[in-house]
Amino acid sequence: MRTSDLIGDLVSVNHRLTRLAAAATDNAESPAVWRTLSVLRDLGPMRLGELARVSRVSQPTMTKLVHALGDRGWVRRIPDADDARAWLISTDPRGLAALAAWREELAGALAPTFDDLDDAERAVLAQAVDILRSRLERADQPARATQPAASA
Amino acid sequence: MRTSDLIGDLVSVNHRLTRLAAAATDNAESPAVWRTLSVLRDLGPMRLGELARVSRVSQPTMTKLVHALGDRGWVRRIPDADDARAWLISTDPRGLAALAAWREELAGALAPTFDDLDDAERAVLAQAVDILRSRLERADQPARATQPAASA
DNA sequence: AGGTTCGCATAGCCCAACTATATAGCCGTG
DNA sequence: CACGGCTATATAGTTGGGCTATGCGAACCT
Repeated sequence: MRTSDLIGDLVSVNHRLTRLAAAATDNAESPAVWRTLSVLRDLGPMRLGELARVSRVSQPTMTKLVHALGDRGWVRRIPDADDARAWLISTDPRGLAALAAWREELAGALAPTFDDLDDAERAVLAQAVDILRSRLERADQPARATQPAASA
Repeated sequence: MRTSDLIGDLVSVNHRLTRLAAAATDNAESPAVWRTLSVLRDLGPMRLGELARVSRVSQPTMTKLVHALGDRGWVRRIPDADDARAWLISTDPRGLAALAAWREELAGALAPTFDDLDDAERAVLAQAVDILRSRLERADQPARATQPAASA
């Protein structure tokens, strides 16, 4: 299979899975909330602008998101001691708890669709997640401009 | 790994991939357009309401989408001979061409991220797509109420 | 010290998604 | 065969995430 067809199929099935996930929970929260919390959980505290680049949204969008998350107590905005303009954004334990709860709810809602996976299929999906994650993180590197990649 | 964690990771990485895809092309079209065309291409012509259920959007949302697609000549609205209220929605060759062009553009934009996949990784991703597709289609069955599943 | 660049905030827009409701055609029943 | 109820799509109006353009203050660099 050509790589370009694979990418097309991947993104298409992705969009359908996204809709299924959105429809499966009557949850009021948006993907943006969980995406942001996941990024912070996986990559640690970072500045607002960097968070925007890694999340692939514009800086104003991230400003709104972080404010909304801060109002709910799900993230903390820590003044950057080195730069009075900047903030470090960090998860709050309540945010991580909310994220975990959402994952549980989602898994429960999608269980009827996926609970007949056998071990081999689970392994394939887990590997696919790892592959995608590695490529996404590499694609994030240019966005995390703080530490320039040490060219070997 | 617990299935619920797997599902959470899958959806999370999904959301990040969606953002990457959205940011990668300066494309003006929305995911909804390509999702709808993909469904019609894969499953064939169907009524508007059924298309809405399979696409996991509300019927009014699909009405707007189909009108927009019809205006661009990307789908055809065929009066249902059996029911004057209903339409059969079908892809137009121009819609399929647009879909193919988008897939090419997307693949080109994401190539830098994915062109170092080796054969084993490509195979894993292709299998993952198949697994997800099969489960999504099974989840669609209740939505395609027209032909009741022939219980063996 | 002054101009430029950088980091975040604000303003205003667009569009996809939703709910609620309207319109119109089918269908069964007395 | 008229009428009530259901079904299929359309319309109205709202919400909310995303964007671009721009403002404002802090940092940086001559």
